[in-house]
Amino acid sequence: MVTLAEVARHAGVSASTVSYVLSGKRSISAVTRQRVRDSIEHLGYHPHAGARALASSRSRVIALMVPLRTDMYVPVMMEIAIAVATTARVHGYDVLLLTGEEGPAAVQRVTGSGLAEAMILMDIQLDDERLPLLRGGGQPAVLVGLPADPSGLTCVDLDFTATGALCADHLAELGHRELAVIGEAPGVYERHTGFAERTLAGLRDRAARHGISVLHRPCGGGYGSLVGTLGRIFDERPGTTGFAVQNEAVVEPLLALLRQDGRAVPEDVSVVAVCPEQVATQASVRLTSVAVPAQELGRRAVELLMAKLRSRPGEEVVLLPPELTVRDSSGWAPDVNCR
Amino acid sequence: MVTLAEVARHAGVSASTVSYVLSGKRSISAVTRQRVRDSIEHLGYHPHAGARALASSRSRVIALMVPLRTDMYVPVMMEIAIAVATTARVHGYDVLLLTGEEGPAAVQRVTGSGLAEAMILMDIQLDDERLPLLRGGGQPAVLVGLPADPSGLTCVDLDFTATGALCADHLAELGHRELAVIGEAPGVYERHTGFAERTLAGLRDRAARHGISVLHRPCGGGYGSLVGTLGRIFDERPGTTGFAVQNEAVVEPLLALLRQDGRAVPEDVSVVAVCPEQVATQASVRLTSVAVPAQELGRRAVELLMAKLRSRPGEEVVLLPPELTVRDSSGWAPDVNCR
DNA sequence: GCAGAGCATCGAAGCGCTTCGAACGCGTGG
DNA sequence: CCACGCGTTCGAAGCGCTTCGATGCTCTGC
Repeated sequence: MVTLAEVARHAGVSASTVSYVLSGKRSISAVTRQRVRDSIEHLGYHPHAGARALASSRSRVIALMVPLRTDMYVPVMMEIAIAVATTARVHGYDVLLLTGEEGPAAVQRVTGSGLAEAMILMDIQLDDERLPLLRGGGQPAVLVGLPADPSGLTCVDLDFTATGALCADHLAELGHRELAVIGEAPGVYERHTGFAERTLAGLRDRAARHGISVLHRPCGGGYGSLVGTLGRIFDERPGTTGFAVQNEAVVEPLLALLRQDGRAVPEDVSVVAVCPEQVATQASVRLTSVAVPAQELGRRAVELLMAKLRSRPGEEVVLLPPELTVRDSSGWAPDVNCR
Repeated sequence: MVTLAEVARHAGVSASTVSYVLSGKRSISAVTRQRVRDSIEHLGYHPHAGARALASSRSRVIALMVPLRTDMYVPVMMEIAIAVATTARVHGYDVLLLTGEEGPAAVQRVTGSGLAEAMILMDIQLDDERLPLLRGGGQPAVLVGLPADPSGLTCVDLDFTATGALCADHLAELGHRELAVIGEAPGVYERHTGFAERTLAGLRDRAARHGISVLHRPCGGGYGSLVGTLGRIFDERPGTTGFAVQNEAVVEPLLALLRQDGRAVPEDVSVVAVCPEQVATQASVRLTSVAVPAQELGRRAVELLMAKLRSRPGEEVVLLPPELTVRDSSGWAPDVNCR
């Protein structure tokens, strides 16, 4: 392994000079700078991360805590994670991957050991057990998601309340009077995961103002559970003509089942989804949807974190405004159509 | 931040004693050991990772390189990644997440800086550009996947050649004479991704021995591209009765389309998939499938790596034997049925 | 009763880097 | 002509930990 000292010797300067060339914290003459750079190149020098962390007490690593719930839609998590890693690299940081397994203890461990300077947390529950540790302000953190009480915390998320409202508005404008919401797996609601509950609340609230009825049904992934869920929805509310779906895994099965039942989309039934663009455009019917901007969330989370690492402002909540894109799965409610 | 020295002072022993209590590399009397442990607990001490890495030249971190191809089935990658992270923790290691973005340079950087002691690489191409760097033996590495020439490397993968053969055997035994393989996205083959090409080779080879015809068609994700692909398959080989699918994203669309075309599964057409168990059991028809043991792959990769970190043996290739589970999507070929 | 073995513990020397104060040489203004 | 300032560079002191002798001990065995 090549060390700073060897580079210094090779370039005929002192170790500190090499260090300053690397960090740029003091001015070094152009000649010397170039000579040092050449030596670094020539010897293939890479600063030792541990030594750096020790001397500067900055590890240039951030931790990303990704829970491993089996009932969450994985690609979104992954896309966020990748965006985090990529953006972090742009800022000269690497990313440490933590699974939910260790729970809050992981926060302690990584914080305490100086392994990571800061952390990003995903899959936030409304009353997340990791939050008290973070509020202490032990170390900078950004949540991707919004807990019930974000005081003293920095969060970034899609504005899911507005998302729900947007779905309700869209379906209401098209004349639908009875809506069904097919949601995430029951476990997601049982855990009080913010995004699921907020979407529902936003939708319910707006629907109420429009005087529209809403039937909410969580639904596990997979074709099987959807068959049951959908059957029960139509049993209970045969007049349902509008669907809001927040569950990527049942989007395609839903379209298949409706087709099979002889209900045409969007002539008989309208569907609005909350999902990544890719899912919406690759489905068998191009879906009217509110996009979940996974990449953007990851990127913003890192940028907020970097800002916090420079100077630590207090709390801050960034809610991205939702955008509804009309595609082929929503249209006038049948009765309106007939007028 | 609490340091070793503070713990030592609090416990009334020397720093080295505390260190030995922590590492267990020298015997310490039970009394002292307990006293030190109490102090650690009391003060909330966490060893500084950087200092540790510097002094011992072991960072207790492994790097996981996950490419970010958009045409790969993400959940499998994620499941492997999670399994890697979880298993690594069991061995006292943390995981650094690297995206493909940096390419081979990332290997250099992480190796050179001592940030990670070893690495696990995913999405291996047959002639992967990262391999030369690893063969040099600069640092221990394990590949999840099998390149064309695994000499000097440690690899773990599902035996995809055998997987392909298993699919061919199963369909042949059921009397199918014309098979179609719906594969991954074209890009996957263009990159010469090992698992896709091997499956195909294994299947073709075995099919030839059975005297069965095989038509292979790559297929992008999404309903749209499958419609085209499937149409062309039946145009070209109207007698096709057996499908082997290695592309999780089109499994459900395929079943939907066949249903729509009035082809019953498994009465008219049999489908065998290569996919995770979850996909197979949650599809609208429970699929006969060869499972992709994502978790097992991640676990094994870490265990091979840990073994290598202890003593470095040479190359080693672990190929997990595939298992085909018969479910509801495969049955006798129609003509056989009529005999 | 004393040499030698063994156990428990300590002290000190780094690991490779950052950073602070000091030193050196040069040009400038009074 | 000297004092001063500035741009460059150096030396040394750590950062918190591991690890290798070395040092007292208490035990054994003859």
